[in-house]
Amino acid sequence: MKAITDEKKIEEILGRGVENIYPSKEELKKVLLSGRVLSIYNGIDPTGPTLHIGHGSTLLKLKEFQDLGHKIILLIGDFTGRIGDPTDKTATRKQLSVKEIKKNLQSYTKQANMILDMKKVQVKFNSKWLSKLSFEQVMEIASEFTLQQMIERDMFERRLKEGQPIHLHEFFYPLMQGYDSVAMNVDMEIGGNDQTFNMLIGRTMMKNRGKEKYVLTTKLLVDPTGKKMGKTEGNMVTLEDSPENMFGKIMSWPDALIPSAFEICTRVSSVEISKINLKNPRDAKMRLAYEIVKTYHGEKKAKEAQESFINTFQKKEIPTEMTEIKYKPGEKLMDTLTRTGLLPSKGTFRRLVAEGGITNLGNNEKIKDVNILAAPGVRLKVGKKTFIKIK
RNA sequence: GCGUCGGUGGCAGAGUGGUCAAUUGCAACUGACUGUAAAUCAGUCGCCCUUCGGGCUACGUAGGUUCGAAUCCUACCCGGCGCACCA
Repeated sequence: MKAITDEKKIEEILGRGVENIYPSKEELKKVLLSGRVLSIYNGIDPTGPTLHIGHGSTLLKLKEFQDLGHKIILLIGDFTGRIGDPTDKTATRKQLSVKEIKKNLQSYTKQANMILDMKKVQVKFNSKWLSKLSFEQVMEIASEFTLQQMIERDMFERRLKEGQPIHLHEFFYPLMQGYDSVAMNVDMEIGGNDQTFNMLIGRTMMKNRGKEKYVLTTKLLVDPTGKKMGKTEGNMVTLEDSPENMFGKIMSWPDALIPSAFEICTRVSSVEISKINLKNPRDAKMRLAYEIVKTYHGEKKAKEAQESFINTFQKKEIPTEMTEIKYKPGEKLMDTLTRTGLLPSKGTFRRLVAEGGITNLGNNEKIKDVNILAAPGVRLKVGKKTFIKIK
């Protein structure tokens, strides 16, 4: 079986949303044009079962290669994740149980399936080979690199300068990741630009064994000032978000993000993109949100999400669908909301009431009485984006 | 091993006997405003009690001193940095 060798397509794939290609774009292009089927992998850190939009853009890139007919491998870094990072105090070194891994895998697969054809994707776990290495083998691998090569990495260099601790085992992360390439004998790796160092370690290791490994790094979603669209920004879009949530979160992105988001997170053609009027950020962003939601949830859901956004936030209408919670006779509203976990504590409820954050949608009046009883059929707006109905 | 500094709320990081549920920043939440769930401004931000106010639990762990401890003492656990050692 041969891969598709449409030069125009390949050119597009190697350009869009791509930060860098090693050893070079030309080299990779040559191989792709030969029609040889490549095995291409992407590693996922299994710290949480949720993929975000950053993973999504890598998945999009993988999908393009999959469509060309190449073999895609998703590697779950269960071993790497299991070791834990002692510098991260919150990360307790809990060993993921088989059950947890299974559960996470299911959720990963489901999310990745939004983009990739998972039937054709091979899923692998790096514990399979990493946990079997002997100390001797580890030493051999370690001897392939020098301290100087390791501390070349910005992060290490900075911490060294600042007198921050660097744990020895941290040097092994790149090595482990690099060894993944060797163990799977892949032809190529695709990953975010922030993974360049690790991916190149793998390339070196492959080269030491007489094989070239191509590395393609994808652009990260950043605004023009270079600020990373990270979790700290609060509006991290995850692939598990409902279409409505996804749409809303994208609408709250800074306007400056729009052009790069179009390139990285959607596959709207560049001709189309150039037609979009950036002078009107609202409409441009509406389009962006629509396109992204469509990418993951399909056209129908995207339309619905857009309508719901317009109605709820632009026209300030009440959404048709809201969370329903069960009514218990004689119960105070305060207790109903905390019992169902919608609010963390009664203090929070009191605060919200004091701040005018809870509205009875029936008469459109803010609830003022902390001790008000819950009543069946009542519809409430709690905060700015939660709508609930008591049943 | 020696020396030294430290372990505080989701994170960062003040506080060094009562005025501390703990300054400040970030994050989060609410309100106003807005094309937006953005930005900005204002407020909130341990748990429980209906509010003023009160109660409870918290500042690595366990004890102790004191009318009173995040703050002092003792022991222990964990960590940073420097020195010594170094195949």
